[in-house]
Amino acid sequence: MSDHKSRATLADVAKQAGVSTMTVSRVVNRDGRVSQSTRDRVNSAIAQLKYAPNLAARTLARGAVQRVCLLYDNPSEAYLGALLLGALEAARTTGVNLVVQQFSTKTPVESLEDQFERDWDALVLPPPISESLGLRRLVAKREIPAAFISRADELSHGYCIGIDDESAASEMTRHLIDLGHRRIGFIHGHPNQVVSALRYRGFRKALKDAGLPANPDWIAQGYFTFDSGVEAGKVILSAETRPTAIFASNDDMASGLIAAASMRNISVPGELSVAGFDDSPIASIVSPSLTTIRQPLQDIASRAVCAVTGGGHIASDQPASDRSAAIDVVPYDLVERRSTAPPVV
Amino acid sequence: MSDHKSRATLADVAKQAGVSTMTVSRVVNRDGRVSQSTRDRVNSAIAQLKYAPNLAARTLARGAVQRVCLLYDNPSEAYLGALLLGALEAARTTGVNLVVQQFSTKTPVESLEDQFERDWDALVLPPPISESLGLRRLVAKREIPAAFISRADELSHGYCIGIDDESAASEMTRHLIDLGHRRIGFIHGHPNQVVSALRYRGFRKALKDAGLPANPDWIAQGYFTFDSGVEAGKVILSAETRPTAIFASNDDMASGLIAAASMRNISVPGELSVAGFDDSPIASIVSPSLTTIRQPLQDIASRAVCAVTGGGHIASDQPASDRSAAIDVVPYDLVERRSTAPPVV
DNA sequence: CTGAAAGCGCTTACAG
DNA sequence: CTGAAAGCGCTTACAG
Repeated sequence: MSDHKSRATLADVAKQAGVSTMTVSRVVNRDGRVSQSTRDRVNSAIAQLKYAPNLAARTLARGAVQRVCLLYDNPSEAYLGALLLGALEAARTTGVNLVVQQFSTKTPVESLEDQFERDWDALVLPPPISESLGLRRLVAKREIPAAFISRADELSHGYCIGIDDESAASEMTRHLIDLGHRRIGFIHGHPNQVVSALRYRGFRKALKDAGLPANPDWIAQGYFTFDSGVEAGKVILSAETRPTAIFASNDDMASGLIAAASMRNISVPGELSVAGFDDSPIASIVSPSLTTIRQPLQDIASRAVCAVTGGGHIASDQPASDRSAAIDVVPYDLVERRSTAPPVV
Repeated sequence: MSDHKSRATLADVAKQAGVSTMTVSRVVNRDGRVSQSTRDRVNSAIAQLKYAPNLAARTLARGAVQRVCLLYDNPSEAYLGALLLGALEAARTTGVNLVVQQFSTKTPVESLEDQFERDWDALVLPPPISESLGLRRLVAKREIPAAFISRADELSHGYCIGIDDESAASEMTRHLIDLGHRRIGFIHGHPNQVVSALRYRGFRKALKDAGLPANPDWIAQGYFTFDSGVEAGKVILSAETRPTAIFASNDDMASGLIAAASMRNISVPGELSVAGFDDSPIASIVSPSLTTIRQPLQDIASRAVCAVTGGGHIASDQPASDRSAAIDVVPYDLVERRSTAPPVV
């Protein structure tokens, strides 16, 4: 009645449409077995009353998963921001609560075991946490609904989603080759992280496919930091014959590399093309802006949340056996900006 | 009974402790009127059963605010990340759902009016959205519970929280003066944003207090971007007599300024001290790292969410009249890094 | 200080 | 295709 004060409920809509609450519930939840005419009547009542379901009531009645926990290590705030945005979007549509919690790879896994079902009901694990073996074991043992944001790989239990780092690195290398580069260098990522090896492998593969050599003088170790990019740049750029392009395993290092080039008055991309990876904020800020690989983090996080909540309220058609472990590989984008160009002949 | 499958409920705890569910509820919610012995018994039952309240049931029973909406324009993902982290923390403790939604200052305010009470029940508004007059009017008119993250100022309705930009800028300027600088430049922020004027005012005030002149040759217009920092830097650094320090209104511009100095072989901080504002990610990445102002964004967002939810479930002791408009000013930090140093005499 | 009752708004079986 | 009943786990009055 009173438009003010309180929101419309199922009962209000039912009354207005002259049906039972059950029927309204069916319409709202897209249950097939409602006649078109009834459906229309209900929908117009919903529109009139501006009805929206009460999430708390629904969750309670369904006995549904209530709290999804997103663990984070200490990523950049930008990375975390993209993840959270996607996770929140999915949380809204599925009606779950999102809880976030810091978790160092050094934290004992046992602490999580106690929290399961007390503090949260499912887990979303971004890298590098997703690589923790102890965590994977715990998830399998306790059968915790979990989504690993990680490279696609064998999982005894849970859902895995991510881009194919190796093929992304190959594609970036091929991009440089296609521009005409023949002398191409590489800066490794942190030796402890799985993606470092994958990106290097992709680089080598593209080189090999093109029949190009991998000159050790043009390959240097980095640690994913700006400073390590500067250092690696100094090393590579002092080689007797310089490469005309260098692929750094992430944007922070690529930016450091540009700084190193600038110190030596080597112009980018005129005398040196630079490619990065991640499309982090610095990629657009630095000058020249970086050609890089972007992964759809927001989408990835969103799908991860949906996966552990059973994809929203629509019951899964798939047999449980198929859902105990599943893998999704999502597409990435090669973002071409101003740091790469054909070599000057 | 069965430890597995389902979580313990109030009833389980009540049974275990030999009391009514009401009493357990009182203990959980820290209601005073429970004898110590009963309280102990209940608490030990809670611990034994690993009981945690079902948020959905609580929200439903309380008829509490359910969904807080955080509007965002298009801030950096890092800024948004910090905000979301804080908001989620508060959402968890107060038991509300956080929904996020993009909102351009060009979006018609009316679209929000329809969403109120259908899509969300309260609003958290970071800058620059918080400055929108149309939005402020709407909030007042519909009496939407809202928290403005903004400079402290007059508000007809709602809660306002933020740092004092003017005094932060003064303090940064004083920091440079204390280091021994007498020739200090400034780069303006975007002319459309309120904080730009506040930061400039703080700069001028500190200069005036120290009896120092503000040389127009050392002041340039910027737009909060890296490139505008480069441009402004070029202008100021080509002055006949150069300043020994420059305060840029944000970190992106300060980074651009460092790049401009590097092009002219002016060493930072040797020949030029550079100060920024915001402590954005680039402040730690750039070389030398930036002395800057950090605002406790996470804490601010957290308090904003608590404010609109009535500070959690504990009923406010304050009369309603006091709560229709309130202002909180939170402390900032001056983070000293490597971009500022005493001038070389 | 403690408890019995009713209800928050929805959904899940169970009927027809 | 449609509906009456019971219940999800809590809290808010209301009693004592």
